[in-house]
Amino acid sequence: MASSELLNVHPALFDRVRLAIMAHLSLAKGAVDFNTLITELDLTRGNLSTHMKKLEDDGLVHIKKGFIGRKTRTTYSCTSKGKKAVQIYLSAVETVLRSSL
Amino acid sequence: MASSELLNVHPALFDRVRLAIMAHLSLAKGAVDFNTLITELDLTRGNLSTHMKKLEDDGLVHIKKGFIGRKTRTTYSCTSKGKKAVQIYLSAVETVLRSSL
DNA sequence: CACATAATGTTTGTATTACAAACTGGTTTG
DNA sequence: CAAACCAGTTTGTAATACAAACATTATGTG
Repeated sequence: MASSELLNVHPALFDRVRLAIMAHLSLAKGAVDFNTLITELDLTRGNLSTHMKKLEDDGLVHIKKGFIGRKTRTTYSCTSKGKKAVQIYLSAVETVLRSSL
Repeated sequence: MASSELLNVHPALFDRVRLAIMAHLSLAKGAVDFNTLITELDLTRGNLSTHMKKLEDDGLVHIKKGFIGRKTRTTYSCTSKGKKAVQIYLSAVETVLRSSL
């Protein structure tokens, strides 16, 4: 059955915010930093922090902590596993829903 | 920003099971009954019941209770609002993710 | 008829979790 | 040096996905 395709999708992507994050990171050329994501996606720091932790635990993003001057700076990038997950998500959704137009 | 498109998507669709349900109902010609959904989507009765209640509360599906012989029979169909929600979901996901290939 | 078994949903209890408020550790400014 | 600020993290809470238990009616079976 077609809808079983959805079972192949990484569970972490079934969340509005995390999907938006992954989309943003997929689109970006390089890494994206914490504050950029906050402002672009209109999130609180706490919310973003926990989502990123989950995404990192699942291996979908890579967190890099560095310094700009003497201030800390955390940036995130999409892992290859993350990119793959996004592609699987998209194709699953399309095959499941496309035919229902 | 592109990812804000996701904000237009009905929140109820950001759940694996409910998305599968809506996909199934969108695809179906007519109405689909309780047990069909159970077996096709591999759900428990309790789980399906609560999801359907939520989808009905949100006006995405229509519940019809009738009889087959003397047994009760509940069938579900996708409302026009539901169909629209599915379309919005699909197009939002595509515009957000398509460019990131 | 009486009593078990089954079929069809619903209500409930629980474990997970998305979110923001409060907190932490460091930096800059007055 | 204190006060405000910046960059995240931890924690408390409210929402919720799920299955187990329950309710109701139907169908066998002695």
